[in-house]
Amino acid sequence: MMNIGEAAAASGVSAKMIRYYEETGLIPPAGRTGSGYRTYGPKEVQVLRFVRRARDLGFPMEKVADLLALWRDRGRASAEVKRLAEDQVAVLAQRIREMEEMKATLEHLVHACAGDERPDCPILADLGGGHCRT
Amino acid sequence: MMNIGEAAAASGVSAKMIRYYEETGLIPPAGRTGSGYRTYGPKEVQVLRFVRRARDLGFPMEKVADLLALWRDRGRASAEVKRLAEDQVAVLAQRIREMEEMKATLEHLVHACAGDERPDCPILADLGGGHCRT
DNA sequence: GGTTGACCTTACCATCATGGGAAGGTCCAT
DNA sequence: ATGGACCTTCCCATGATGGTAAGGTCAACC
Repeated sequence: MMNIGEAAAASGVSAKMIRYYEETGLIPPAGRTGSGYRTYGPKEVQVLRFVRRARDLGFPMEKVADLLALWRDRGRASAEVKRLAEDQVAVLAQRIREMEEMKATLEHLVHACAGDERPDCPILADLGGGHCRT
Repeated sequence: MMNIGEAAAASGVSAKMIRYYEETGLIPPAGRTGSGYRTYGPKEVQVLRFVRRARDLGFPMEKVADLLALWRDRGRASAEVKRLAEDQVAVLAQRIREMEEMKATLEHLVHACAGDERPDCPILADLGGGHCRT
């Protein structure tokens, strides 16, 4: 049995976050010693690592909860898990697209900017420009 | 002179955000009518549109403030603007890289998952697995 | 002149996931 | 027994946005 600091080190989840996950119900309340310290065993650490890994893949906490529930459900259909993962792929793809677009626009502007000591700057011109109605 | 609702419509920045930008000092306090309504002219709307556009390119508010300062400074060197833009391109590129990596990992897992009614699922196996000590 | 509805004001709360810190209790090794 | 490293709870902050509630104002219409 480890206390929260060791569990944090073993799982890669900060002690702060472990408490938060417990508070929000993502994970069940940890056991406690007589003096109130939380205790964790290998199973709990594995759960924490699961959460960590899912977060690393960009799943929001709500989806992590869904994944955890499926993980615990031995009668799950893998199709459900796959759907969650596919949804997440779509979310990521969308975000990537948006950022690619921002990046392309910015690169275009950067390319057009002399970048010297003169004040003329197509980047500022673009930001301030567009069309203004009085 | 327009009130905040019209300025919001004209700039694409919500009234809520206009007040917030003013409160945080990103933009100077708007003029007021005798009864306390904020008033905006074409110049203010242009500033708001500048902010909107910069935010659309992913600049955090702090950088938007820097850009605004340069915009107002007629003696600026375009090199400074360019540097801000290049930094932002780098930030975007980094984020894109991270998300591409997540996406690639997930796609790999999705590909390996049968997605049927059976419980066996490489996605969950990966999340829970790695190396677990029981 | 009065009513109505659309607008404005401030002030507070919520998000999402995380970190920071204070004030106080516990554990262990010296 | 003392010190330092740990734990506990509680509150605050982030960044940018939305929501809501209580109350004031304006303009149009009858």
